[in-house]
Amino acid sequence: MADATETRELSRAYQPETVEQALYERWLAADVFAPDGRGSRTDESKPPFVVIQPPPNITGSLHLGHAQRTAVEDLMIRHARMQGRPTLFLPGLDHASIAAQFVLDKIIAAEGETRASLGRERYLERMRRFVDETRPVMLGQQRRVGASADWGRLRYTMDDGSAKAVREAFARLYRDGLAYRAEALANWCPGCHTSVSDLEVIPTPEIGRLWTIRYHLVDETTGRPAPDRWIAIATTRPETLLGDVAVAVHPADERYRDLVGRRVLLPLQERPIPVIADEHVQREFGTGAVKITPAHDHDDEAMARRHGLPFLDVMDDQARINERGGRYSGLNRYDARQRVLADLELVGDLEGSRTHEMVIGRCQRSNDVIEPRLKTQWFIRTGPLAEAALAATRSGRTRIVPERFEKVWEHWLTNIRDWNVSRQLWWGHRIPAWYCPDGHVTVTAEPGGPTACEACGRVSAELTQESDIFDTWFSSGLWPFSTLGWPDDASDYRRFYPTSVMETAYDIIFFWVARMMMLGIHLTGEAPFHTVYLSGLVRDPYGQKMSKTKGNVVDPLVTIEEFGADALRFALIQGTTPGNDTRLGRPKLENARNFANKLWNAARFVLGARPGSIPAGSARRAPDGTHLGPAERWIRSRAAAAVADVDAAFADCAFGEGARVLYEAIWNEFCDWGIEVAKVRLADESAPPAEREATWWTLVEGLDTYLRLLHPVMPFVTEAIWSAMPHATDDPGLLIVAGWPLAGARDASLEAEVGAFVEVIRAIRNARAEARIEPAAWLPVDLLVPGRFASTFERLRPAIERLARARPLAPHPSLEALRAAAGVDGFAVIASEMEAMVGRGPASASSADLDRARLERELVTAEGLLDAARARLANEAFASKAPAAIVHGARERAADLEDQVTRLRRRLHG
RNA sequence: GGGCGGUUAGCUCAGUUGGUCAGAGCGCCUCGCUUACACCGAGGAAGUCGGGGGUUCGAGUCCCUCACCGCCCA
Repeated sequence: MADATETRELSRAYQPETVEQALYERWLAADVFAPDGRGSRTDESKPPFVVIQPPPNITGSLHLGHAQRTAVEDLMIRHARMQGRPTLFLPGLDHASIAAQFVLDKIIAAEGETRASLGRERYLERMRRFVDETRPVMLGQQRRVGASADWGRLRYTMDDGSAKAVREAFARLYRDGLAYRAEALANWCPGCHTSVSDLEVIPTPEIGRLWTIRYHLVDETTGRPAPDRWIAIATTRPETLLGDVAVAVHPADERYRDLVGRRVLLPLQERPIPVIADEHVQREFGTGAVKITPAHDHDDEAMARRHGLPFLDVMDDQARINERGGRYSGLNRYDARQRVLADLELVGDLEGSRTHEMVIGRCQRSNDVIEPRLKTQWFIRTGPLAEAALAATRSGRTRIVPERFEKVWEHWLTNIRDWNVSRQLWWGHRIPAWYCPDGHVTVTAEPGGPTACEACGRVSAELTQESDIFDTWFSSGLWPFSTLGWPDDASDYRRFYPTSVMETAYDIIFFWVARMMMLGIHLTGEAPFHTVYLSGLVRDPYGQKMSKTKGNVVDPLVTIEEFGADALRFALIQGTTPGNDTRLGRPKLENARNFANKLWNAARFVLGARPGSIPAGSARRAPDGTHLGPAERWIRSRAAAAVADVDAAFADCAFGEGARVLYEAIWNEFCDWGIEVAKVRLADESAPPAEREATWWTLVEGLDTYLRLLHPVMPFVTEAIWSAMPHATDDPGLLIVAGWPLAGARDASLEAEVGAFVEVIRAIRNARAEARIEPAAWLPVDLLVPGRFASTFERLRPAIERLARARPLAPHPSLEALRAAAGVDGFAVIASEMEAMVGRGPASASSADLDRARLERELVTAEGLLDAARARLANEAFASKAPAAIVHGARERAADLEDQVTRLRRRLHG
């Protein structure tokens, strides 16, 4: 009855959908996610382990990339939790101002509204409603993936705590001289109606045109253009000539030397501008003379500042020509270009044009061509902040995984430019700066704003707050500490900061990681995390980056429905390496699902194989050491090896390797050999009950170890199985808070011994298959068992019989004895340390020719290996220079091969 | 223009500090429903680790160089 209960609990195939959500509810109910949760079993003497989750944008649903993020973070968290460390996995959401506005604008467009038609207040209200809709979707997805996050500490970049941190951070930066307001060329996106940072401008190669335009020299006596004297300038943007303030040539350019210092008349505008010389002009570009439009070009801006030239903004926020453009006013950039070109043609000043390969900056979000425009913006002075961030990685206080990204990091931070944090958007944190009618600036972290102007004392009613909001990454940059209660002296902040590992994708190392480091170090005095773990990107099966526009985005929930959350997690972790992209397709998911099923069924077997002498529901016991056979000791030794290997892999952030080790250990060792060998002993009614009990407890122990090791990767199936297992009285009720295994002792000689039997079993199976022996047929086998294997052989004999389908199985102490005992009509199986003669049964369809061919192939292989081994040893330099252990190993290997070759030859040639 | 990554079985990818490392999954071929599992079991074929050069007793593993693909920065 008890057996029936246990097996009925576990269905024939693992069905994740029947257990996952219930298990998640159990974890929640047990309150084990929070470090201070009711069910947590943390050891307060151990250092906390903290992962602040990269907050996904609230713009919609999560994709497989997020799932991988979560899987890796949750793996680290579960591992640390099982180690007993106080563990905090803090989840969050990001308001993503520009991305969210982009999405919402599309939604309200479908409703027949626009941002302008709604107005700021109603628009923001609509946004909050939108967020209310997406939030539960996104959190639900994370739960289904199995994130063991502390939901009670969930934070949102627009919540009050974050707002306070943003104000405080900005006020401190301002106070420290690291935030300043300046009129400068900003990257203006006419589509988004805001400026964006340098990082959000995507350089895009395009084929454009290069036009050559004549700028006539001014005849200084008449003030009129000289009809026959001009400078031909080359430009890709003729329409910007309306904002030209100079023509520049290289000082060493012979062609123009005499013209420097003179004036030319701007075509169409009849405005005189100077010809200047500047070393930054590329003589080989176009005609060697360029127009200078400082308000619409970054290079020109720099030149204008060097030469003290004025700035002439000729566009408006829609990138239309403004009133300064005279008759071109109101035209958009491209129409204006056509009109300007036509007019130039008309007056004969358009000399020519040709196609031109160039790089155009486009908006990361809207893909519009970015228009550099003169704007008054708030900037963060990054120089000193970047220095500090670099110092942290250089000193090793913060480690980047994989290491190679440190070069990228170094390069970016050493060439960093000041960060424009002003955004002309509505959705986000408003910059806490107030201006008085006299132009004084007051910055304060006070939620109600300043009471008076800092400079002139005008009362608050006369002050107006900055209408711009912050770049989203500004609030994100405070995330590792704003989530913990900073700037208050919060207990979480004291306890959990600095955090442990920041896991994120490498594509936002500058956007986010660098800014967290810069702001974190400056504001808190400490680097916000000790490790930066950079994941690769998840791509589709064809290697394409997943994107909504391509339509190849996969909802994790769809994958989970089909394969289970564990399979998804395993597939996303196994075979991946930090910083390298990975393709995810059906084969990997199927393999991962199969693995979960394999484990499930192994557990079904183990739980169903309990010897009758052990009462159902017995508390978990360690196997009785005096009744352990070689198989049991082998299982324990291999489990110990797995613990050590997984520990090493996880310690090195090599999670893919850890998953691989577990797959191999569970499937190819524990299931294929451990269980198969144990089966025989368990089924042997004649064996003493104590032996069968020891075997069973060994399987239980092995399974328990593997469940614990695998839990961080596949939390659901392991928890489900574990709950059906016998437990020690002091076990917690849930695997999620069970202890991480300690690596037990290995037994190398035992492993080698069992390994030799495994090898000979394989060799016999191979020979049988090649000889076309019916798999089910039992054949007599005479086996050479050297003396040192004799006692192990006796204890493994029933298992060897079964696994090799060998019956009767007769051991012989020497080759001679084997030859004498075995008939001549059998076929030989020659392994490295053992040898067998397999008799031909009546059902055998084998032929002597087949056997001979097989042995000859083996001989060729062995001889090849032997030659290589000998050649290596024959090299005197090898013997003298290589480490003794290597040389010794090589000698042994050569000796084994020699022995094997000899036996093969003798067999073949008499 | 600078930098980084990739190039390992038909496909997708692992290979920590150079010494059984030539691996895995999928696919393929041959068998098999042996009472945990056909989401399975047994066996098998398959790669001169992109080309060339070098260092070393020994190199997918370090150095140089070339080629192609991808990414980042300017």
